[in-house]
Amino acid sequence: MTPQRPRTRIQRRNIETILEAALEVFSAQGFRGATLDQIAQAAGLSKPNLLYYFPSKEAIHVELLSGLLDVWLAPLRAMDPAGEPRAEIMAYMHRKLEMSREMPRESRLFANEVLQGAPRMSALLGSELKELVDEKAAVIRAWSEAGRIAPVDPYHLIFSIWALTQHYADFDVQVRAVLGPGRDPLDEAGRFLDTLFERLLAP
Amino acid sequence: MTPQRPRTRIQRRNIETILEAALEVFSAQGFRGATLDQIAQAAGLSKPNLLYYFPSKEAIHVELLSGLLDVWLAPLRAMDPAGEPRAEIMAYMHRKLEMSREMPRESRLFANEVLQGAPRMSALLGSELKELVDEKAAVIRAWSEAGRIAPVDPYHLIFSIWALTQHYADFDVQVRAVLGPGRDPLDEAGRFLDTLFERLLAP
DNA sequence: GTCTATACATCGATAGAC
DNA sequence: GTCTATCGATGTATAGAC
Repeated sequence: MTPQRPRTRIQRRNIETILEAALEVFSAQGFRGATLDQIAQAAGLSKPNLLYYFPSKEAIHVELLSGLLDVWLAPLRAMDPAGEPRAEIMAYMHRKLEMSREMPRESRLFANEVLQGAPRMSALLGSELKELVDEKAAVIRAWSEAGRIAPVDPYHLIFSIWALTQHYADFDVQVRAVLGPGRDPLDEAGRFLDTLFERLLAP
Repeated sequence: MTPQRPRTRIQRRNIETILEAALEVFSAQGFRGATLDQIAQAAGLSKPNLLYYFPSKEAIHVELLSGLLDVWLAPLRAMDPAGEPRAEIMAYMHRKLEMSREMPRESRLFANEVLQGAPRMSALLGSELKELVDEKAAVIRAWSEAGRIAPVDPYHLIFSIWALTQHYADFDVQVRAVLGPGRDPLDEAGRFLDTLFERLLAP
């Protein structure tokens, strides 16, 4: 575990530096593909120094993942049951798309983890994640049954928002290879997904 | 490279066995995460015996990827410009969804590779893949301009089919964690995606 | 707190007997 | 063709000086 209450400013700053470097390397190489040497170099620290702040490579990875879950779920948490249904869902989609633009490394970190069976996160998926999705799915179902949006399976609606937005971060290389240079995939995606969800949800 | 023309039946069978085992391990662990020991055990062969049939670990991985590309693109290739537009697109989507059910390991093998920048596949993405998508995007654009389907960006329509169908293979753990036991995610997805693409494409 | 040096394990690949 | 044994490289983690 990370020291719970870093005393000095230097400690806080070093831990931040290490986590930033680890995000860079883990997201690009996966857990096994990443090495402490790479992380140390990216952080501008020595390898033993990394292990002064964290007990192991795995501890760095776990710290990254767990620290990220709240950030990752914030857009869904912010969906307001009292708001206008279509606007709320569209806003949620756009917040997720914005995260694919602003936090592609975090998206790939999660994708790597889930793709390999979530060995360090499956507990959180079945508890914290499931509970939040259950709650928001109930909200969407109510909107749907009230006729304020078209009838739609709320769980798969949420999955579709995840899949469609995260795709542009996780498969960035493929998207750019197909579209060719000189385009802004995320910008185009914003317009496309506006259309898609408008047509899907219009009552 | 694999021996181009395996002489004996034993050679062919062993190569098949190795590739099957390698698919199992690479798709679950990624390239760096997989070890020759794991592949050898899964194949029921010794580690040096693997390297009798393939010159290196990387050669096995490359062979898997290149052998798979044709299979992977077949559903898109089969989209018929002379067919009924909406039926063709829906059929393509369902073929892709069927591949997420029947070939989840292949899906994850690709996802692992692309997620990490496609170090062993970027050439193919910019050539073979791009050319096929360009061709089919032109077909969809023509359908759209003729008013036979609703106006839609053809490239992002194809991306959306990839994202939505592959999500159920690549993020299977997450989907099941959220839905809970006793459900058939792929079956539910089939119905949801029918609805989604019907509403998106209806002229 | 941070470094150099190094212990110890794992992994890809090879040598050589059969 | 297939095995056991092993080399050499790499990677995580630790020891100990400063």
